[in-house]
Amino acid sequence: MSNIEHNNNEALADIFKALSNPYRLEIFNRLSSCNVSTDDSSSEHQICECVGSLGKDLDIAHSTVSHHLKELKRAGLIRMVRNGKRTECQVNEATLAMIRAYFQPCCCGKQ
Amino acid sequence: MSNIEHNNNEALADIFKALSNPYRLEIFNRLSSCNVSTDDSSSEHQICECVGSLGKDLDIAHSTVSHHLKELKRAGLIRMVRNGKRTECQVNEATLAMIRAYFQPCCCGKQ
DNA sequence: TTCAATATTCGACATGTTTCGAATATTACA
DNA sequence: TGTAATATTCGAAACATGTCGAATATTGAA
Repeated sequence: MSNIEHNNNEALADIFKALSNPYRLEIFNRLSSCNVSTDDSSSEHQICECVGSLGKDLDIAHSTVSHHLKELKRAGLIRMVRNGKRTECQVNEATLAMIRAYFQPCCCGKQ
Repeated sequence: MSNIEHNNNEALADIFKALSNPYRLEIFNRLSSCNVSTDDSSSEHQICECVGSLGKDLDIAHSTVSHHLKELKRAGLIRMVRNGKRTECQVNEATLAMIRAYFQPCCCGKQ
């Protein structure tokens, strides 16, 4: 490990920070599980839920959910698009791929 | 995503928190890259460096390195074993496997 | 235009994290 | 035993984060 250059340390640490809060991780999980399969394999995670539904039953204030989503966005883990009264969120596949690459065992020679 | 039950949310968030500090992530990187290949594939990451060498050139106090290692250990990312004057550290493969599982695309049917 | 639904921003507060240097602990060896 | 090497714990300070409710913003529809 790993396939990733270590000079994105800061960016990676930032991504992990975004996932380090249980509520944020739960929100990310919800977003991850509402993926829609399409023919276009490059966009596994399709549109999703809005800020309100993502925070449902989480027992934190709406403004806090909004804040957490902003953090996930800042780290590059999700995208947010305003659509009418709602803001739709989706997982950013590119970032997910980067994380997976980081955790893959090094393939260059020895394990 | 993902293959992991969402009720280890807390444990996972804790793991990500441990990796969310740039110095800690760098220490973990160093530990990850000093793996030794053996016949026993279950222990990819072998013994490693001690607290002192892991913190080399990091420009933080020795006590801070010690603290960061304790955090990595607390999250289950590394193991620490006292060996004489030194404390040897190694990556905990089981936790690494758990993280990889979390980030794998869901294998049940559709992508 | 006014209202309701949804989302974001703001200020404040409590709590948690990072960091240091000093003090203490552990160990091997002269 | 005493000393040097290495590591850990402690207390304090600075800084960052999570949270809330109120205020504000944005939008669609009556």
